[in-house]
Parts: sequence; C-alpha cells; structure tokens
Amino acid sequence: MPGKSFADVAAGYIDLTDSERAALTRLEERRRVLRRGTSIQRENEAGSGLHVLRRGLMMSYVLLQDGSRQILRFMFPGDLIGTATLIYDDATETTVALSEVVVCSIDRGALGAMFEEHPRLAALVFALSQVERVALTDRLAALGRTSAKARVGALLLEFRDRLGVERPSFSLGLTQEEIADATGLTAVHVNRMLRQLEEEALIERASGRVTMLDERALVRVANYVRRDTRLNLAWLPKPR
Amino acid sequence: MPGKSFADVAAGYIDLTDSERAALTRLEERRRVLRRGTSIQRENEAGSGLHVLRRGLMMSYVLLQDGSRQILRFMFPGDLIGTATLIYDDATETTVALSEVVVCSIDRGALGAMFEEHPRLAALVFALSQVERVALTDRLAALGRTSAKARVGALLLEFRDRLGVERPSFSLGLTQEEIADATGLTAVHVNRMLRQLEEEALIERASGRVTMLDERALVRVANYVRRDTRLNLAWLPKPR
DNA sequence: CGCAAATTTGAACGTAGTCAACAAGTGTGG
DNA sequence: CCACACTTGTTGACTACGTTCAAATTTGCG
Repeated sequence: MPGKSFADVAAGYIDLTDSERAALTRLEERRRVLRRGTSIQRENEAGSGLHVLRRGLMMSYVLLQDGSRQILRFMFPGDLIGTATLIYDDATETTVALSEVVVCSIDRGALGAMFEEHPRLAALVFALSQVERVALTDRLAALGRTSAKARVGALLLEFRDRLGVERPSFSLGLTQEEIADATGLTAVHVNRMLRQLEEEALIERASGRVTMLDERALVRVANYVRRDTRLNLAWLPKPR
Repeated sequence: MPGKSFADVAAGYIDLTDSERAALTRLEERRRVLRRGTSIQRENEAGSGLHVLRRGLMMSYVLLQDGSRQILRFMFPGDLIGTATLIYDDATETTVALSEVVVCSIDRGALGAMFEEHPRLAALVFALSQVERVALTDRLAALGRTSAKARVGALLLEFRDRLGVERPSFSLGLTQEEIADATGLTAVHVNRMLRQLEEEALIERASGRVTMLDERALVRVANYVRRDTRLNLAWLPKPR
C-alpha cells in the first residue's frame, strides 16, 4: 500500500460512505517520491499547492533576516501540507523532506469541489485544521514559557505520540540542530539538555535511538499535554 | 450598528449572495455585552462554544504548571472565537475580554448546516482559519528566534495593523504584563524594551498611547512581516 | 483625595548563547 | 576496502540577554 492517505485519516474519525471514499481517492493525484533534503515549497516562491504526505517525515520552517531558522512543524504520514498556499500566492514557509518521502498533490479546484459535493468531508478538513491549530498553540506556550529542558522533552514526547510507537524506544530521525531550530535553542544547548535528561535517568540514547525510561516524569518536566485524540464531531453535516 | 459581524468580514473577501448573507445573519445568535475581565471560556472547562467578537478587544491564553501565562492570541472585531471548542469538549484555552466587548454566539449545529447549505461560506471559513494559522506561525518564529526588542516591536506593529488605524498614533489597551505574557518576556523587561525603542526614536509614549515615529525602522528591528490582506480565493466553489 | 494597580529603575543572578576545539560518525571516491 | 572530507555530536570557558527581587514612583479610579 502506498502509505497513509488522507482517506485513511478521515476513516479514522468517521465512517466514510462509498461516495465520500471515492471523492477522497480522486482528490490525491500525482504520487511522487522525494529524497531527503528535497523541498516541495520554498518561502516567498510561488506556491506549489496542496499535498498529502503519504510516507516518511517532513518539516516546514521559515528563515529570518539574520539567517536563523525556526522550524514550525513536523509532518507525519496522512498530514496535509501547504494548506496556507491555498490562500497566499507565495508560500509562507519552506517544506522539505527529512527522510525519503512519498507525497501526493491535491488540486485547489478539487478541494473547492469537495466543499460543494461533500460537506461532511469539508467540515472534517476544517476540524482537523483545528487540531493543528491547537498543536501550534501548545508549541507557542512551550517556546514562550518553558525551560530549554522542558522544550526538548516535549519534542521527544510529541514525536513518540505522533510516530504512534507503543514501545518506549524509537528513532527520532532529527539532528540536534533540527531539534534546536524547532525548540528555539542552539544545537549546543540541545546537546546539554539531552545529556541532562539522560543523567536524570529520564531517557537513554544509543545510535540515534531514544528510549524513554520514565515517561511519567518526562511528561512532568516537559509540561507536556497529551491532547485527546477523540474529537467531538457530532456537529458534522450528513454524509453524501 | 452592532459592531463588526462575521458577515461583514466575509463581505470584505467575496460578494455575498442574498441567500448567503441571510445564512450568515442567522448564524449569529444571542448578543451579549461583557465587561473587561469577563471570560467566555476557561481552560479545561466544558466549552461554551463558538462566538464572534463584534466589538472590543479580547485575548486567549493558557496557564502553565508554575502559574505562568502564555497569551496565544488577541481578538479583534469580526474574529471567530473558540473554533477549537468545536472539536474538543473541554476548552484548550481561556478567553477573556480586555475591554468592554460585544459577542454573539454561534451554534455548532448551525455551523454544520452552513457547511451543507453554503459550501462557499464554509470554504471561506476554512480559508480564514489559514490566515490565523499563518499569524500563529509568525508568532512562533518571533518567540523562537527573535530578540526581546523585536518581539515587543512586532506586537506594536501587529496591533496597529489589526486595529486598522492609519494614524501613527493609537491606544494599545494592554498592560506591560500582558505584552510580556504575549511575547514570552517579563513585565520588567518589556518596560526596558519600550524605553529602548523610545530612546532610539522609533516610538513615543504618552498616557497609554503609542506613536510610531519611524515605522520603516521599527519593521526592520522587529523582523515584522506584513502579510498580504488579499487572499487567493479563486478555488472557492460557486455561491448559492 | 486615597488606594490599588501599573510602571519604572537598580543590582545581582542565571539560563542559554557564543566561540573554539576535538571526537565520532557517515558517506564517497579512489 | 580504505582514506579523506564533511557532517554531527561533545565538551569547556566565557559572555550576554533576559530574569529576579526589591523599592520607589506614577497613574488611574472610586
């Protein structure tokens, strides 16, 4: 199977009708494989439109005047990419592959048609954009009001949750510089914080893998909020 | 007139049909006046639903374990409030009035019906949620990668833009502590930064009002990006 | 006018950044 | 298959931006 489609994501929240499933399947076009480092949209360049990440890991970031970078988001399979390019002609952020990835593109017009023909799917897309909004505000609170150690810990926990691993051990797939640019720190300080988490026996590291030794304690020091994955979707319109 | 309705906002982006205008007018119910300090939703309490801010200024924030506060967003007339309560039963953030405000509530079911009956309005609501998403990522980059002076400057510029004042002089309506909680700083340091901006002749302050003396220079030190208010809405479905 | 909230200022402190050097991986081509 | 180059990770010494604490002053209200 070609990774996780948006239809798969939707099916995780609602029971899709045949017609809805067909519409979602039609939505995802041109399947492409990108190698690590390839970007599908670049800040201030004409937007390359909407995509779905099928497989692999991506990130989006902005570059500031002084050359520093802020990573805004990591994308996991099933995530929509470039929803902001729907309304801005120039991309507001750069999106690149962190591993080999598979992406499918979605035509703007096709999305418009979906709003017309499948109101329930449209409402679900909107609902899921709210999930992402809450994730962004969680991150905002972390950057504004928590310590370096907490931010690094929160990133580890977020990855574990989003990668959907039950094991306490997983491969992060990020360099310390990438962790730094996501948490608003320097690579040097990230290194010290990882070491500190390790010394406090909260995590263990070996050959690129992270093991959570005391998840409860990590959640505490990281000020991490695990958001409910069950959404209230009772207000969604009738399916077609 | 009862302030700025969501219909007014929508009309700024698209030419509303009579039927669309009627639907939007029906959407906004129970008009309420709240005095400064009143909250309409509290973190972790059952959500009070969706609202439109008609008049005045509001903010939403989260409180962390240690009692510190991160202000996530300021709301201006015409803004939707509590879109996240659509999907989470408990509010993820607290929303309070910063001045005397007028709000109207929107029923969840009515929004669902709007997705069904007025696909173009639904798509516009989604598009506007993307504008807010970009504003959040701008803020994230500011907190993660810019100096205290830049963050305070950016907040001043954001308020000038959102208040829609052409004059360089306007009343901010925030305490320095509120500025601090929005920018991830302390009130003491915000005070020093404001003073510094004043000493550098970028702004002037008098009795709660701010005057921008050199906006171009302020934009530069603040690393401020003024987002295009013209949106690409060509993909919107046909109106009904 | 009187009180509480908000602002202002100074001094000392601490978290995270900077700079620099070295070590350990990683990948590539000879 | 190894040698070399480059990226990534690690550590130490020093610096600096922003915090903390405390006290004085101003402002806005009732």
